[in-house]
Amino acid sequence: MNKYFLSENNVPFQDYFNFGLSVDCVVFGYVGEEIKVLLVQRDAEPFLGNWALPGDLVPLDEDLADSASNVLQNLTGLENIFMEQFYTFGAVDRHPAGRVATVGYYSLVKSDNYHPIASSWVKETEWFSIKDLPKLAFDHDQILEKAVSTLKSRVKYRPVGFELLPTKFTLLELQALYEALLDYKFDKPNFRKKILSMDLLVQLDEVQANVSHRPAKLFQFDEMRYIELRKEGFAFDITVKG
Amino acid sequence: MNKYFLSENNVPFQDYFNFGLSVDCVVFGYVGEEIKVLLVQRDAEPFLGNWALPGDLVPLDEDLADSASNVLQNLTGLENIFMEQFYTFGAVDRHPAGRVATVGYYSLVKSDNYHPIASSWVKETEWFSIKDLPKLAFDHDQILEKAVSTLKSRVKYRPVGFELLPTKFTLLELQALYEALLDYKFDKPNFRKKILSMDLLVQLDEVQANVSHRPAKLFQFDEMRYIELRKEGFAFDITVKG
DNA sequence: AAAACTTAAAGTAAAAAATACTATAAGTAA
DNA sequence: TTACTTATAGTATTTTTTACTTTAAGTTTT
Repeated sequence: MNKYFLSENNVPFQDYFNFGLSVDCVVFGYVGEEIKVLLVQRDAEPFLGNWALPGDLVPLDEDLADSASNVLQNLTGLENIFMEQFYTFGAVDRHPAGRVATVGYYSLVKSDNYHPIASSWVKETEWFSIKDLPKLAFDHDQILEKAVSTLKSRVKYRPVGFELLPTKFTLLELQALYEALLDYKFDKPNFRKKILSMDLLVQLDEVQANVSHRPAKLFQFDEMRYIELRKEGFAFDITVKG
Repeated sequence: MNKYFLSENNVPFQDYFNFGLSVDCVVFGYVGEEIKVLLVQRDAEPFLGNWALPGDLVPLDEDLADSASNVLQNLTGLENIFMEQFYTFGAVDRHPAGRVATVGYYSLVKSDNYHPIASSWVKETEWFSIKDLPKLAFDHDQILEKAVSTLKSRVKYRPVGFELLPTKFTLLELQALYEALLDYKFDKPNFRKKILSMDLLVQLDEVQANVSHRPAKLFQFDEMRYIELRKEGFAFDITVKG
């Protein structure tokens, strides 16, 4: 603590330094044409047995962003996952243990290489459809709701949706994802035209396997190309009318 | 503090409760066809004499959002100002007095009814063009940069720009504002057509005064109408190509 | 092996929106 | 009254979006 500091009302700064800071992660996945979120069942008081968002207090010597990825790694075993901060919640009484502000992060994970593992204070982990959620611990309902609305709006203007699909995907899979995210039915030929005209996908020399019909070509998102195009002023947009 | 709580590593939770939480406000205004930001000159250590964003530590018994508007009111005397959270900064060493995470809010104020007053620890307040900024205290450069980019992207999809204009404005004033915000030149008749077709403005029985040419009609933003239209699925959009 | 079926993928025509530009109206100033 | 400035209306062209049709390429059934 530093001798310089007195607050406006001459209260020593120490009196202000009793916050806890936590991180809560909203991990989205896409399974069976549904948007899912990963919840954990608490194995500790309070809210013992309740479902909650994976999250934890930030240690004093850890950067906020590092803490976010550490929490995610501890709970999922995965690294280098897309994570983005979306909102900070700071109501006085949101945590029974004291004054805790929490920073919300959302992550998007590819269902094909995701294997959740439960950490010490977590009894179980489970994917829930965002259309059928249990009552959550703390103010996590609110946090999750904000995460969902943030995702739904960001997905229109940034190609974040690709993070939810396996690396290789068909155009119809991409369409189904965006339909689930935006709650809107696209016309198949037009969706294809729009996406391909953006020039963000690489067509692979590979087609779907084990399908009982003409197999679709597989595509891959070209991140380098996206970065390139952004520099030239390109803006990803799949806004829908109505 | 609560007996329940032990962290994952059996460190008592108390050891985590030594954060300070602060709020920093990026107050945008629009003066002389330029986007301005309100900075304050520090009258306290550290960074004494440096320009900084208006901000303060959050008291333990005050909600985060309340704290944001209180800070703004203390520094500007204004209430009921548009305020929106945009990002939280939590690097370990961002504050010399200890571990302080700060939540960034931006505000948009109408230049016609804004009169800044300096509070106790502030020597002076001044509007700076966002194109000509001094070096700021702490990590406020970063915070301000993030606020600017957030504003520039939100302004495309939400009618927040109207908050920067006086209540009554001409269409050309609105156009000049959006040109400053988006760094893009609009065609006058087309901009007018686009805005009016959104049906968000009320035309007043009043025209510009004291101009040495044909005076333009004055308009007003119809917030109720906007809320109504949103329910019907309307999405504000003034994206520009390129 | 042919026919039926399913989905992929390409094409096309109409409608709507964005863009570029022109013309006219309504005020002020000389 | 004339020149000048800016507001505002109008129009024609281009581009994009939308809705729909056709063809292609595979699998399954008989």
